[in-house]
Amino acid sequence: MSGVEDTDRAIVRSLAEDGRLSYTDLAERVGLSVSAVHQRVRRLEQRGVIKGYAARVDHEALGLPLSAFVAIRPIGAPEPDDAPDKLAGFPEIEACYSVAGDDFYLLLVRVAGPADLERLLQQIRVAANVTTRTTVVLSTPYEGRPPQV
Amino acid sequence: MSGVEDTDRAIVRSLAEDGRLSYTDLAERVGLSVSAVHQRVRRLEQRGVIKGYAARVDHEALGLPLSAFVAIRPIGAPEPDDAPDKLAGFPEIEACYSVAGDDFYLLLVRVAGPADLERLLQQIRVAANVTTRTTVVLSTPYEGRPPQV
DNA sequence: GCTGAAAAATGATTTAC
DNA sequence: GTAAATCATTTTTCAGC
Repeated sequence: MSGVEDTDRAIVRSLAEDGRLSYTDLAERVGLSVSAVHQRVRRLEQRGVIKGYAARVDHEALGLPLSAFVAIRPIGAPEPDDAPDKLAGFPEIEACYSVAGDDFYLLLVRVAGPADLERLLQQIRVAANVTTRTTVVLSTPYEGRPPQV
Repeated sequence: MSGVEDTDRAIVRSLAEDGRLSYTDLAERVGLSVSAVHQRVRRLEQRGVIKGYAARVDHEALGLPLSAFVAIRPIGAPEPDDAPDKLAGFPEIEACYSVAGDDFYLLLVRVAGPADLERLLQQIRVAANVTTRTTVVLSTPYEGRPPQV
């Protein structure tokens, strides 16, 4: 049981693919009237199933061609852990995942080049009192694909 | 030089935060007329700086509460490498990054639970002839934040 | 919860400056 | 790039089933 019914799933999937679909097009795709789709979308937004809408951007074109995953773990004894809060101020950090395994968090960062990455890593280490292990992204075959229906 | 000028950056950032902003609101934010913003957005879309729009979804609510990073590397001699193509058919795989380091690719996957993860990993190994090393996501402090302006 | 239709708002295009 | 006018669509609301 997932709490989201089939038609709603189809709606969510369509909007995950194209967040600017009109209600007319949506209605056509899922086989409902515009009004019905509209109120379903509103409920999905209210329930938080749809958390918002975002433009998908080309980071290269924006001058941020270098992406990297940064695994972090605390130095010495693990204190009360608020690394995400301490790092939230860095706009280079696109995502922060708390993970199982050797590391505590996995960050996805976007920077202009190696020099910026070096500087960012130093700042992260200081700000959160952690060590870092960085995996550079060479290319991105695909990203942000819509979730399974 | 990034090829994207300051006002355009502001536009892209605003749309990355809220992909459904009206041109009126956008114009207000960046201090331009509606017409000017409108044609800038169109150019940004045409140039591919804005690659599209997507709804941000709550994977838990959709019945996919388990996320994981799956690092893969080929078994034995690295043949002509088309793992991304071979894996593109799995809807559980949200993203595929080609990475530097010990592993060849890093996948982000979303599944319903451990059993599905196990099955997916087996399928990935067979489909792409790779070994996998999986890092389970425990929680997501933040994700998909807008890029730096 | 769905439909259908009217009203309000926004999008898209054009013109002139 | 601004401002204004226009027309097409879309969004939003509402009565009724």
